[in-house]
Amino acid sequence: MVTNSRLEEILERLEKADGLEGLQSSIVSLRDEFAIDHLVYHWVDSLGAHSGVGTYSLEWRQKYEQQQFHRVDPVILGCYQRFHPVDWKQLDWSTKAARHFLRVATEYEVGNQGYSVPIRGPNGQFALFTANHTCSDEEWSAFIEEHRRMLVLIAHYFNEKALELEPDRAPEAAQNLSPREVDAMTLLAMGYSRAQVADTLSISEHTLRVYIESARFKLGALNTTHAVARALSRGLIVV
Amino acid sequence: MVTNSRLEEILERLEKADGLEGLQSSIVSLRDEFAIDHLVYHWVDSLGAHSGVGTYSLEWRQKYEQQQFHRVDPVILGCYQRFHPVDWKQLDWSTKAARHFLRVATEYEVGNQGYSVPIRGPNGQFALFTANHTCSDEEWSAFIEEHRRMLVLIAHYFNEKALELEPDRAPEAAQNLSPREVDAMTLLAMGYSRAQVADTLSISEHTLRVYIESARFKLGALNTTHAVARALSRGLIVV
DNA sequence: TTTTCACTCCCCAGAAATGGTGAGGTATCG
DNA sequence: CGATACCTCACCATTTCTGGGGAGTGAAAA
Repeated sequence: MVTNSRLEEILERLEKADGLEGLQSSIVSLRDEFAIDHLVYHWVDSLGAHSGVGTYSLEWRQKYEQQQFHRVDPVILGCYQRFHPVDWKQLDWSTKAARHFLRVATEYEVGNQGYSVPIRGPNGQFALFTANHTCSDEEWSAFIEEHRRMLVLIAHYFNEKALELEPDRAPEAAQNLSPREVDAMTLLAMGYSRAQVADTLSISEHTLRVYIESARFKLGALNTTHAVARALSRGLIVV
Repeated sequence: MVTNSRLEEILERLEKADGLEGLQSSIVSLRDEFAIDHLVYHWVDSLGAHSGVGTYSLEWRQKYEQQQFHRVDPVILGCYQRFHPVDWKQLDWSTKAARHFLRVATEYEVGNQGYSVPIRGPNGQFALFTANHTCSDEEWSAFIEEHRRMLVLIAHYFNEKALELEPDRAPEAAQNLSPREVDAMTLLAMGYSRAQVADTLSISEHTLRVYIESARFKLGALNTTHAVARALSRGLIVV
């Protein structure tokens, strides 16, 4: 068991960790500390590619990427819609794809129990911190009850570190949309046509187009749908 | 000073808090516990409207809303771009609007020292948990060094509670998309035109349209952009 | 004071998306 | 075994979006 006083120590060490290697060795020793099978921190980017640190085997990570499991992985799909940390048992494993995924995962020595903390950062950054183990439901519940707060805190420390290491992640963040551009993007994301948006905002459709185009330019988007998608995932608009 | 053992107690109490009133009374007693001027949890929606709980005076909250201070408040603007909790001293108070805002805030008995934890949830939800006080820089630094981890954890507990109280924020029962529909929505969200998507997926554009339309139907969307926006904010696709 | 930026308005022509309808094959689930 | 869901292809006419232009105001920043 990891006591509260150990938490201080762990976080101190984590704060001093340097580079990806530092994070990797931190997560390994943390895994040992918790005495569980796996501990993983990773984030998901636009292509579904995963990067991060953790104790999953190389084979499993390769298999995961090669099979594009992020599209069916209930952990990713489920956590993306939640704020709360989630026990894997609460997820929906009923689809065929999910069951297949689970079966393959087991072959690669991924434990049957899991607890994942979703983490969100600026610009739609999304990451997961996952504890994984093989044991009974009761044992796992006890473990989670004991450690969930600590896991949340550690998850956030990992993400802070990861964001420090990846300045690429937020390069063109500075481009904020003007209020009118936000209005336009928001209404478009709500399904309004350009004519309806212009009407709602009480401006001409021509003017509206200027906003859409300047928003598209700022967001580096290829078309309106792309601009709305980017604005959404960067958290610039809320629908 | 709030000890680590008190933290457990505080979080236990918070978890049992019921409704907005429960959160409000929790935050007041937490403020007393920390012995600081103010403690505030609030979230910001697309229109800039604020809701939440805290110990700022009604007058200040009204003034803030009426003056639309969220558009110039360096705390909001600064935290929106970051993941890390931030000491108000690190923010950019140099613009004229910011200085004016600070002057008015002081009139309304907002303290000179602040520490804000940005929190992000699904659908671009954004919230802030702020500790505010009047004291010297040294005293404040000591307070933060002592309590920042606790503040992060409490911030997240408040947000969990707030999300529970706001079912509007939770995505509606998500009817899931078929793999091909996910492919289509994903590529559209990446800015591809229909022709490009069809080409990428090696299907005819006619077939692609069937996917788009059935996705639109499932998502209750009015057009493609709307469908992509909904798929994104429901976490059905990741871009 | 000059420059920058947000906001507003206008035209045109070609490219792209949409709405409605129809049809056939293959899995999977109960 | 039948219902259901998924994947694939096609046509038509109409609406909507897009990519180029150009121009003037006022407020704020340098």
